[in-house]
Amino acid sequence: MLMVMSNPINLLYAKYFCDAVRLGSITASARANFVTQSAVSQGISKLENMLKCTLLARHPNQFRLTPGGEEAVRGLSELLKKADNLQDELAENNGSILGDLSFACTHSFALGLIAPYLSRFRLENPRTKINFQCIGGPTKIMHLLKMGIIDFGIAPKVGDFSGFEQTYIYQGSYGLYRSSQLQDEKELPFILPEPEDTTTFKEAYLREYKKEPEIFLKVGSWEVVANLAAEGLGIGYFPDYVAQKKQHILIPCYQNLLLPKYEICSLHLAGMKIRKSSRIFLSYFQL
DNA sequence: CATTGTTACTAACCAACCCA
DNA sequence: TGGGTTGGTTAGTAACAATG
Repeated sequence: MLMVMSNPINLLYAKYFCDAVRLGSITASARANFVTQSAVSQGISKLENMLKCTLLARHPNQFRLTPGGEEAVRGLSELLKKADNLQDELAENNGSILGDLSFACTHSFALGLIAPYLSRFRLENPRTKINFQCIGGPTKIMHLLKMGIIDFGIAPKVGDFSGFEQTYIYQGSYGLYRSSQLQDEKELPFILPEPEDTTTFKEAYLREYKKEPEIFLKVGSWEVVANLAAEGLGIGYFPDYVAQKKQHILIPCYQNLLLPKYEICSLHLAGMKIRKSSRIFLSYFQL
């Protein structure tokens, strides 16, 4: 017997809802979907009626996700992604391309490395919409992946990535850098990233110079460490790619010390297929 | 403290489409 | 062809934050 769904889920409203959650605002979702704020607000209300569940707790000038909304955004994002993948596959079968490129990476990677890859992608796929988020760290990226808000993430390989498939896309070494304007590096104290593990550096320094390194500051961002080093406040410890952007004002020092390597990987939910646009973008990173 | 801008809501309405 | 449905708009309102 043919079953008729009395309240099928409207994917358009699901997109309004997921975009509102992703962007943190009904108005932003409206802008992203080229409709008025009212259309999004009414669409979400209709979605709530369809699902028989309150998705948003409305407050003056803002909304918050209800527990039901949290669950819904995960399920609906997955649904939208599947619909997107289907569209991808059909497009591929027709010899055309693609789906949105939707990903997130850390601030330092965004500032230091991503531009040429984005530029190449835009050149080769000018009609593909890019949703690129640049955020704090791997934990936030894993959260966005679990919520289905992004297709893949790019993060340094630190901590536990269980539940995610990872592919190494970039590797290099940590280094020590100082301002090219300064003459005597031996007088300068060290600026280290925090809360990162810098014991390898400290041990190497202790072995070489038989004393503890003098630490001037611990700062929560590689970029800030690099900027402070460039200003001549000390010797910064950070990955080589952060220094590349500032190679005219930063020079490597203490190159006799053996410092650890780092690896950057792409991440996506285990068992989930990523879009063709994502595969193309990630193929640019050939180790 | 008044003004202005932003954000979100509801109500009323419109145009396109579908179907009996 | 007229009524129902859908997806949208505009108008009006209210709460809040920033600013002078």
